[in-house]
Amino acid sequence: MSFMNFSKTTEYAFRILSYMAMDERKLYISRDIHKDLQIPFRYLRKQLTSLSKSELIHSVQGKNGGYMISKPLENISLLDIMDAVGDNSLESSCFFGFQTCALKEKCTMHTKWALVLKSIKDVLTTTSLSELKESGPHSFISNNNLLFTKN
Amino acid sequence: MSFMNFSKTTEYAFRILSYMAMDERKLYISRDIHKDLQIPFRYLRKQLTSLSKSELIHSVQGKNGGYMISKPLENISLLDIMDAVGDNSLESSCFFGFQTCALKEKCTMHTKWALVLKSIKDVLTTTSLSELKESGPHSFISNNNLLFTKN
DNA sequence: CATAAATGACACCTCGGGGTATTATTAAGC
DNA sequence: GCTTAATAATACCCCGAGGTGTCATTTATG
Ligand code: SF4
Ligand code: SF4
Repeated sequence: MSFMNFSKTTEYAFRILSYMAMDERKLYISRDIHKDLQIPFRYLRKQLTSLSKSELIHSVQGKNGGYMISKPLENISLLDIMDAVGDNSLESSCFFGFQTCALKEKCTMHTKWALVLKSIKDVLTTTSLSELKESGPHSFISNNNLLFTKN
Repeated sequence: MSFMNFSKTTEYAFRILSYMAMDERKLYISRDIHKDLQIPFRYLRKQLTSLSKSELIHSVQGKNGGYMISKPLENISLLDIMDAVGDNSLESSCFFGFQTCALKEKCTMHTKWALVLKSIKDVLTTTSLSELKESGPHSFISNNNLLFTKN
């Protein structure tokens, strides 16, 4: 009985990217990301290979391999991250969940909700990884991961 | 790959209540609501009996029975409707989906996202059924239900 | 070239939101 | 009081997001 939050996958992507933004030229390995971000290991692996097919990060295979951010941090917005995982849930849609609506004059919620979505989208487009870099959750996680629920 | 929208159950509740707001003293029967709102019949029935255990609507059993709104329209906000279906997804929570966070100084998204949630919540608390009454989706649906996707 | 340390591919499982089927109960009205 | 038209209760089913298990592939390094 809930859901007006992001999907786990999207949340995880936010964590991963903001974590890797700590050092944009470092090659991160999945094991470390897992330890610090509390994402189930194999699911994280799956998501990392999936993400490395996007423009945001790329992978290096073989020994000493890992993942690295591909673009300047200021060019990666939170919305870009949502795009990368195929989350398009911010596309404006009917507040009531109708697929089809032929109301000539739109109902009250139509404009109200469009505005809400736009404001959310604005926040997510204007927030880039460079902005998160200093204040991101990593700063806490990396040296205090014991405090998180161990799943 | 999505989900920043409401759950089906919440959307349905929005539809149902804004529909019943058309005439606040009319006793609506599930069959008619189903016809007009394109909600799967048996699921609608389940949700109606569930809703009638809330403060928002009550049911009348037996022949000629049905459902009616219980409170003045201006006293029912969209957030009240979410409450009625147990959707508390607007409770402010960690943007990154962490259950525990001991950051002394909160990260950038913490405040940003709290503001977003607050603005959403504001819209939903200040919008009451009385405001939706005239412009609600019903005004279209009730006489144009052919235009909706069948099923 | 053998080994180890990393990612990639692929098949499978789980669980809860959403949806269905059936039977019981209530009450109007002839 | 029998029938009929409504809701109530209960149990079950389905599917996809999220999560797991196993094996294959790539590459550094001695
Ligand atoms: S006008 Fe109202 S019912 Fe129609 S699509 Fe917009 S929000 Fe939905
Ligand atoms: S400070 Fe950041 S990481 Fe911590 S709870 Fe708030 S949003 Fe989440």
